[in-house]
Amino acid sequence: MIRLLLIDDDITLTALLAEYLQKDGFHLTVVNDGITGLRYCQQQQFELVILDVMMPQLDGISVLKQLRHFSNVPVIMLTARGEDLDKVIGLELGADDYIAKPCLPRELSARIKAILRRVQQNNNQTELKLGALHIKPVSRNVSLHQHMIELTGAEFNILYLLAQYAGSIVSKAELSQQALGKPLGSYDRNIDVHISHIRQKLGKLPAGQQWITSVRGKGYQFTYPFGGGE
Amino acid sequence: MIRLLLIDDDITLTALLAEYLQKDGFHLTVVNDGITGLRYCQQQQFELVILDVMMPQLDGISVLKQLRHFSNVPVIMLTARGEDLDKVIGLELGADDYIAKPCLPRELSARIKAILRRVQQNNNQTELKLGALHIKPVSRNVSLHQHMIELTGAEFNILYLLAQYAGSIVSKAELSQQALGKPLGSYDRNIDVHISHIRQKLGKLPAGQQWITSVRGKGYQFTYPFGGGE
DNA sequence: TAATAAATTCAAAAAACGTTGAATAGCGCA
DNA sequence: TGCGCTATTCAACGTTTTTTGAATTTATTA
Repeated sequence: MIRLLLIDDDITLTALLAEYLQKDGFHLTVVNDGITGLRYCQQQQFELVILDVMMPQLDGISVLKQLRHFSNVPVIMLTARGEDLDKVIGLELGADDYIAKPCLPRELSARIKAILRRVQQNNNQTELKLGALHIKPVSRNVSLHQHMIELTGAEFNILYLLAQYAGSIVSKAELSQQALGKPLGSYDRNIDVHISHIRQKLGKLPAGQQWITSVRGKGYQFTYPFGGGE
Repeated sequence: MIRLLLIDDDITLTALLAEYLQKDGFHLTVVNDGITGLRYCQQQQFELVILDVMMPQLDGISVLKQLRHFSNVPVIMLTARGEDLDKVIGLELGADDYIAKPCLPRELSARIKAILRRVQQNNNQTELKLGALHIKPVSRNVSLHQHMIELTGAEFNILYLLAQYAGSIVSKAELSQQALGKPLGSYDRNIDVHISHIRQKLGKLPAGQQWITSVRGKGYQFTYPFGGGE
């Protein structure tokens, strides 16, 4: 079941879209303001978020900005016709698509499917092989040079998330949200502790570096492809 | 420079789009039929392809199918309004987006940027080789004549940014913003201090000059190509 | 050449990260 | 339900990195 979150204050429109999208096989959750929407995203996993730009209190662009602190979930923006597109999809906000209102449910549905298709290419449950390190999400086990590494649940989640984005930085906020299922608190050292444990279990790379590099103030990064041997 | 390929038989439209997109900073190549388009894709690299669905001889969908045999380049489809959207997006063709014709150049440009942004998130990690200096962003390490140089995070960010723009001046404001993630303050000596550290770790060029030249009042510049030896 | 502005360097303070061990929470099982 | 086990979280302290402030050097201009 594919779970979508629709964040829009327009009751009439949400009702219409909800009906169509549910008929189309999506599981839709509707909230009517940005604050609630953000809270929902922290509490549960959605495959995709549909976000209205024009909302009272907290507008869609601000919501997206905050959302991006802890999640890479695909987002479709709903905009009034004539709004500044560059602002909506351009400015490093990371929206994946936008649709002008009033929109055809049909078109929305088609775009949702297109984006999910693209995302799921990367995001499936396939086994990751990074050098001698094999990660199997289905059985949740990890091996290094054919030797099983015993990781706890949280450790596995963190390693898998980092490995999925191998070579690029993942923020602590996102790691906490996605791997531990809760937002990062202030003075929250949890991720650091888990990373420390993972490093101890994984040891060092042949070249002597860490598997996981820390990027001060930004997050952690899985080292890949490897520099020296391997 | 970002190179786009536009494949469309409608001369009027291509002229219009070409003008706008070039003004927007893209380098645009236009061809008027699918066969030629495919040939171009085989011969040179494009960052993104814009492909009309309705074309004589070889229609856009067939072009896309063949293109996918040898390339994963992002593709935006241009469709006539009213065509069956699901056919276009749904058929697992691997198009990244579609736009209904007649389209606003503005909208096309925004969508191009959105897609490139997403693609470059993964692909913006090219290894740089400048003489004996190798910089690997995926493992965040730097080596000089095969010897590892231990740089801290901020030092790495600054060096990588300068090396990306090797030969041209990068302002302190930009260095601070991009590498340290915060705007340059007044009386801010941060960048200078980091540059000083980087220089100490890198030593001098064979010819005796600095790897990084300071340009008084303007910023810093990675010395390249090198004057003397190297 | 003197005055001024910018850049370099050093040293110390502040912030972020690494690690450890103890406290707490969650789970299976009798 | 209560016990025992393990995983997770919390708190503390040491280390490293970044930032800040000040002294010194270098470049520019009058």
